Amino acid sequence: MPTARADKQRDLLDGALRVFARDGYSRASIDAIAEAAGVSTRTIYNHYGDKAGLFKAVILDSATRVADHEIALADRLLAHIVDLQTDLVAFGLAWSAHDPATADHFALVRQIQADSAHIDGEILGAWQEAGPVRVRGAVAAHLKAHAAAGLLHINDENIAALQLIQLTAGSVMAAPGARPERIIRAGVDTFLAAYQPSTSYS
Amino acid sequence: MPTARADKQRDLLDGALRVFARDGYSRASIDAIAEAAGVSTRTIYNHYGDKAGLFKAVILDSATRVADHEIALADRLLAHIVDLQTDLVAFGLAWSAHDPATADHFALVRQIQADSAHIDGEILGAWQEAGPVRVRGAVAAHLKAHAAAGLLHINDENIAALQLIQLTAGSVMAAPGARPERIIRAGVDTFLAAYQPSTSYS
DNA sequence: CATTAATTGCAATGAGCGTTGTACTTCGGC
DNA sequence: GCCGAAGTACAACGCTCATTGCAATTAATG
Repeated sequence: MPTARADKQRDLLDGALRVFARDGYSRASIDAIAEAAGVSTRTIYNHYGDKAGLFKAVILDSATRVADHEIALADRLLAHIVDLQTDLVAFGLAWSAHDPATADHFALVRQIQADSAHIDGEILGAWQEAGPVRVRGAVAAHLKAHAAAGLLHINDENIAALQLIQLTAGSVMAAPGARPERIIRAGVDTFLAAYQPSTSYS
Repeated sequence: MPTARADKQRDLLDGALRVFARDGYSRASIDAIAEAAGVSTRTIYNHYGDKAGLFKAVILDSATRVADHEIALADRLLAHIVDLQTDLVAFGLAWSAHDPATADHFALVRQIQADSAHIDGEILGAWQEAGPVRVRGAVAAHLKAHAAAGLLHINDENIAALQLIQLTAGSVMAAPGARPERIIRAGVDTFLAAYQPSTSYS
């Protein structure tokens, strides 16, 4: 039995991601997606039934892949700490340096958040679990380990992870125009002021 | 010369905001907006020329009104500090407690961010200036005043304002499902650990 | 090479929607 | 009560687009 020819499936998900990310669900046309992916429109319907089915598949696929990428990043940069400030800044910079590959994903995330009133709740939940929650958990695990080693004073590692992300990548996204490095350094300083034992005791 | 009948204009902007916020520019139909606003479709074209013109008007109107509201909030809650922690938590809670009136606005903001590739750059700039930048400036001014009074140790009040907002309202939005009060208290604690003189010296 | 599943091209259908023209109605100020 | 501006109702045009059916074609596997 012939398996999927070449990697039409991969091409389709990639092209659909690009178009959905730029245009949103409503504006994105099946024709535009088919052309961007180098696939016939009929193939889309054969595989995913309708536009909504394709959208769902794109969301889950992209969220899973990017989360894997980010977790790998955290494992690489946060596993062995030499200097907390230096390493956290490096992590924040890598996180914020959306290579073009992940740029489409984050544009899709904005589309999802804007369109959430029209997206099935189960899909939203599955996306949160496959993406943001999983990543936050991975960062939280690293922070907890360093807390156990005495590098940090942490009550709730999940909140600490959330705050670290908000102070770095979150702040960079909220203030377009400002230089990311400046924002991230300031964010790490604030984070360490709150959580580094030698500086603060909460 | 007969002035605008009753307040069709106000009704139109309000109804259009509601529909644009829920459905986004592309999904929102002129018919739906007309019905939501209690106005005929023809009136819309008479006033704003086309859909894009109406959208632009809605963005600027809503951004200006909500920014005014938030600046008033900051003036009321941040002008006279009794206890820093208590007052900042109250401010964060009020900020995050999107009354239904401002809820539509923030949904519209998400639509704008998602659709920014299709919105005229000048409109985006005008919106940033009329809304977020102005509000951040107001918060920064309050923080600077309290720094001058010795309540806070701040290098760059604009970054401090950005961080305060990210640690409270920003974190609440990033982690739906968690209880806002818990997130905000933790955010204020982190902020104060970094900026309160008795705790940290940066 | 033969088989078989995957893929494609194409035409057609039907719905939704932005936009306009026109004639009609309603209101507020004089 | 009159007038002009503001608002309305309605029909029509043209375009985009999701979706489907069908016949033809391709390519991997045996």
